[in-house]
Amino acid sequence: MSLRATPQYRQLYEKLRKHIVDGVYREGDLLPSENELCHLYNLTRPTVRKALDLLTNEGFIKRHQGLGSIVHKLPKGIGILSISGTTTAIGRKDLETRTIIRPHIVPWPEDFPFSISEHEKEVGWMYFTRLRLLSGIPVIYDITYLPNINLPRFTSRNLDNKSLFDILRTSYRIEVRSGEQYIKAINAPEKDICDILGLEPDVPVLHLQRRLDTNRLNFYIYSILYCNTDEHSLYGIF
Amino acid sequence: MSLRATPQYRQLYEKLRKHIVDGVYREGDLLPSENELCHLYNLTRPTVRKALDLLTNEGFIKRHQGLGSIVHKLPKGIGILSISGTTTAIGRKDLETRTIIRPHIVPWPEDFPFSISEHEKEVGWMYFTRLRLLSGIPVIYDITYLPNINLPRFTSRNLDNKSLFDILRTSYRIEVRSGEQYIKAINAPEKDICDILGLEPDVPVLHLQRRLDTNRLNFYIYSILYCNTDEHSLYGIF
DNA sequence: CAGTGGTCTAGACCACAGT
DNA sequence: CTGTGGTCTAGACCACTGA
Repeated sequence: MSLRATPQYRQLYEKLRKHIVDGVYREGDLLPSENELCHLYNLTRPTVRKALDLLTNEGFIKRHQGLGSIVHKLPKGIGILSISGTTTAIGRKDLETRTIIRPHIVPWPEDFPFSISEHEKEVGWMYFTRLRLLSGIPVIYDITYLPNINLPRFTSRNLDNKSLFDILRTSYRIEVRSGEQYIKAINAPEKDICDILGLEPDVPVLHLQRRLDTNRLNFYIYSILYCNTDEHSLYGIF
Repeated sequence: MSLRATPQYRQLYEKLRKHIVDGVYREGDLLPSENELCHLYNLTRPTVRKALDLLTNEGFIKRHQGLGSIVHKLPKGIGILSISGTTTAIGRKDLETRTIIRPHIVPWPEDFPFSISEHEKEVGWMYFTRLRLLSGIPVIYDITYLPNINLPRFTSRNLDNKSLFDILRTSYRIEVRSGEQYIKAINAPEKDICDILGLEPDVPVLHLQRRLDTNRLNFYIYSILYCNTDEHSLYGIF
């Protein structure tokens, strides 16, 4: 079973992204032109462009015909509306994750906006919850459902301060590729969740229900998030 | 001054998208393969793939290696988190727009998360507000700021039930291409906005602050949205 | 004007799904 | 196995920007 190599456009994307996040290229700077990047990294233009497409879609650069690719200001909020996992609060070194409820098996929850397959219903669900803190302040409470299939030793893993996506990718070769979500504002949720988030009663919170698609056919990850947006807005790009 | 033709991949994207929305291709159906599409529309594969990329990014299809492109279920919420304007509530024929405050000139509002340029500060802002209703029920209150520049006769235009984006594109050649937004949950906003949205006091609402990028350099559109998500969640893809 | 990004072609080879 | 989508090459011409 051979692992497919990381595509070249993806590698270039990650290099450039790192340079931007690390400040090698700063806000307002022009990136090297596409032709320059071709020579620098020994790639052809379509490949370079595909890397730049990714950077554009994620909001790291803006391209202008006749001018070049300009590095965009890094976002100030929490980048939760896009892919790459909740843990990606760009530029935040003070993001902490604590496991509140360790993985165990549960039945499918009612009143969820996504319909599930028979197969998913049969195997049951791995359930766990985590709390995200920014500078020590609880910000997001994160409830996750994974299909209970083919994930040896998962229940004994430590999810604190680790990206779930990284664990899935490196240990189980599951890559999260895209997803969809429903967002609404609610008044403070159940008492226990309020307590965990340190909320007064009747504080408005964001409520997200999401389904994540993976590279495995019919393997979806579902999650529910409660976000205290009093101090930190969620940030998204489109 | 010649208009640039709509690119072929964009034309194909719109055709396929229409077929999906109209039900020619239904949920779960396989789209014609990329090679078939090449022959059907007399295009090469990279062009066809670029159209499919758009459909994928907007969530209309999922592609599976070795299998094909599968039509995705159409979303049930309001498609406001992605581009194409608020008016694009896919599949909703009962979306109505009413202008509440007609366009006029105002100074820049304080406490906005985006910084503006000197030029923007000088020319001032076109300001107007609109209400979006779904089946007659107010759902979104939409406050818009446009730079007050180069838009002849804009103040006298009727914005009811029309896409602002369409007007900008057809009358002024301004195309909205991307954007960013900050989202938070708040308790009911100012009394007048509550009245417009028909809200009880202390109802939680979604509060969005967005900046939209256009094809004109340094021409941005800013807007603030208040959404009653009691009945309709916002929907997003990533 | 030269250089930039935007579009497009006509191929090639690969990994994966279903038969 | 065949056909699918995923990646990549090596060119071409265009529209736009700034000097």
